Amino acid sequence: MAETPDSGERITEAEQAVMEALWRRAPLTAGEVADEVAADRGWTLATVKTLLSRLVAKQAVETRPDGKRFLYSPRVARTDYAAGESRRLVDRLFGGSAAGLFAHLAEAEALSEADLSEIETLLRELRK
Amino acid sequence: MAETPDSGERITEAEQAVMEALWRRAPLTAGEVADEVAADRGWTLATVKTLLSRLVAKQAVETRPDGKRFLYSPRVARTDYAAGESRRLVDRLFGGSAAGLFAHLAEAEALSEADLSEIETLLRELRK
DNA sequence: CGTTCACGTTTACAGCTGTAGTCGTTTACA
DNA sequence: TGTAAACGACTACAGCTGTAAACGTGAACG
Repeated sequence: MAETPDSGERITEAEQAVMEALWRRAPLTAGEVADEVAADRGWTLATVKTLLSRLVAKQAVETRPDGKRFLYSPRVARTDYAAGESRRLVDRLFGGSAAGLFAHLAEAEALSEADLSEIETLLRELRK
Repeated sequence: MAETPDSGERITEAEQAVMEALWRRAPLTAGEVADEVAADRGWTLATVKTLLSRLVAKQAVETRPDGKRFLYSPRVARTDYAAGESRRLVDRLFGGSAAGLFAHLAEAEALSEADLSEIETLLRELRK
């Protein structure tokens, strides 16, 4: 069925932090990305630059020249990334059944009242 | 609040395959574990033994001597492992909101009709 | 014009992960 | 009693990941 819409390798956790910045707002220069993430994670600019390079290499981010430097933008939508990761988890842990995951969260009391209401609403929505 | 019920490091994907065997049936000898998993993954006995050692080191598996060899058993319940992984995903991708994950799966049409019915039932159950 | 700054590129390196081989010891069989 | 099989412990090693420094180059400023 020619699945795998992700055209490359997986995004690691450190890389995701960089992606989050770009998903919030893009395009950004390397320096701007660093301003967004380096502080929280205790990273130097050098680290951010490495992560950006790796993301470009694995085609998760694309660059556009802007004078002597680059502007970086995500090439994968956050939604797609989240979908992929969610599916992986569901496959790995619940035999591919999303209901399995849901049941699990419910049982572990990992669902707040707010979660439940929200899900209820969504469910009605879907059933319309 | 002293969370982190997992008393150690994270279980990797290869290690999880070994855990699955032990979750299915335990205690098992190293050889038995290998019989369960080596084939599917294309592993040798040596690989399985390494993974078991690492799991023991990270206290995810415990051993009991049985004559000259060991019997291996899980120390973490599959349920707890799944709960931890699920929570990690929800935190990392949906700001801690399980409803966010649910909404996402729904939107991505990753939910089958069966999933929906099942979730509906669970929801009614929870609301009783 | 020289020098500093901002960038992208290249190199570094330790720890983790996947995958396995080797070694020393115990044991069961011949 | 020697010897092969089974086993746990130790060692190996390449690739990935986190984290960063060094290098080269063009630009801006003095």
